[in-house]
Amino acid sequence: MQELDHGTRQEIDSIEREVLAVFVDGVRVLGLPPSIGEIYGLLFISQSPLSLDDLVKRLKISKGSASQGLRTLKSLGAVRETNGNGNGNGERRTYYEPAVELKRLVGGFIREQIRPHLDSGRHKIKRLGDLANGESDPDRRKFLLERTDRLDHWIRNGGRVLPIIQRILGQ
Amino acid sequence: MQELDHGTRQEIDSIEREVLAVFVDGVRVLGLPPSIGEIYGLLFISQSPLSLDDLVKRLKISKGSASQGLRTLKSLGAVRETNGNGNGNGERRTYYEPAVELKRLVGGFIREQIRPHLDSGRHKIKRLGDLANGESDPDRRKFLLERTDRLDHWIRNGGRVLPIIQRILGQ
DNA sequence: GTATTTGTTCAAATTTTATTGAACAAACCG
DNA sequence: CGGTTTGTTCAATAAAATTTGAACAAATAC
Repeated sequence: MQELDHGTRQEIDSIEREVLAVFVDGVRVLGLPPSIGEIYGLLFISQSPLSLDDLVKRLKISKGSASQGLRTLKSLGAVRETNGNGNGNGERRTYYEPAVELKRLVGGFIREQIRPHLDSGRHKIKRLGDLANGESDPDRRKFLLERTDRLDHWIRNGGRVLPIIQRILGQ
Repeated sequence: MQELDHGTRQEIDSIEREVLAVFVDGVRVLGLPPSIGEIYGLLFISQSPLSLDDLVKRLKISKGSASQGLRTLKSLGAVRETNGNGNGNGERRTYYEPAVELKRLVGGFIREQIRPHLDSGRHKIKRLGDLANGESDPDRRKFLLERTDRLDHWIRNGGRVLPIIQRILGQ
């Protein structure tokens, strides 16, 4: 029996190749590994959801990579598992489809990759302020407090800008 | 002769160590190497400008690293060369001080690291649209055009948001 | 129950990136 | 001029991140 298209078609055609390249470049800017760009990219140009096994076969990546990549993408809210898995009858494999709303992608990235850094930064900087206060030389202390204060402003401004970005990208 | 403070003090004290750690983490988020975080961090808590040689001695990094790191930081507009080099009389070494205005730092980062990617992305996506138009299957073509169109919107929105970020962070 | 399919985990291997250090160039000095 | 200082470049090395693949677990089928 000839398989219906379910990502089971083996080869990556030239459009697909270009789309993958775009996403590999794209995720690199965000500090994510190439495999994640490939996985998301392939889902993005597939008309039907793909299983982990489809990704392994078509991208020629290991099951381990595909599994970990999907986990990251799920945590970012960039892929969804489909319930209605596409081909109809009793099927226990999980199929994945991409989230394509920019708002959602940006929101997930901010939540998972930016907020945590801002938060931990805030803590470290608070601690820096304490250390600076303990400096005995008054001149040096003044300088250090001025600099830690500046760092604190940076972080605050970063925090302020995020919701605005999200609002703008939410159309 | 006992050297006046010019970064020539050898050791890194505990506050300095913490500040360096903050910056190393910070630049990592931006996709820059640790040495750059250390260099900028040390300049940031130094009360007087430092020379390349000061950075090498105090951070215990190679001259090559320091030179390349400074080049990157200069290109980002994150450090300036000082003319009045601090210690007064005829001195041919170059001294560096950090740019500490968030606006300037963000502006440099956007200009050097973000805009180029957006621009090259725009081109690649334009090309994708052409490829999609060449697709023979009408159903597939419709789908591909829809997706490339979506990519195009993403990039456009990204471009729109940058000046707004800059404006907000410019105080 | 055993066999099979689907997916995860994690140590080892690979690939990529960052750093070193030595050779080189340029500028100044005497 | 030759000697010294300052800084850059880039091939080799070290370090870090990514990917693989095999062992394992969980779920279904028979």
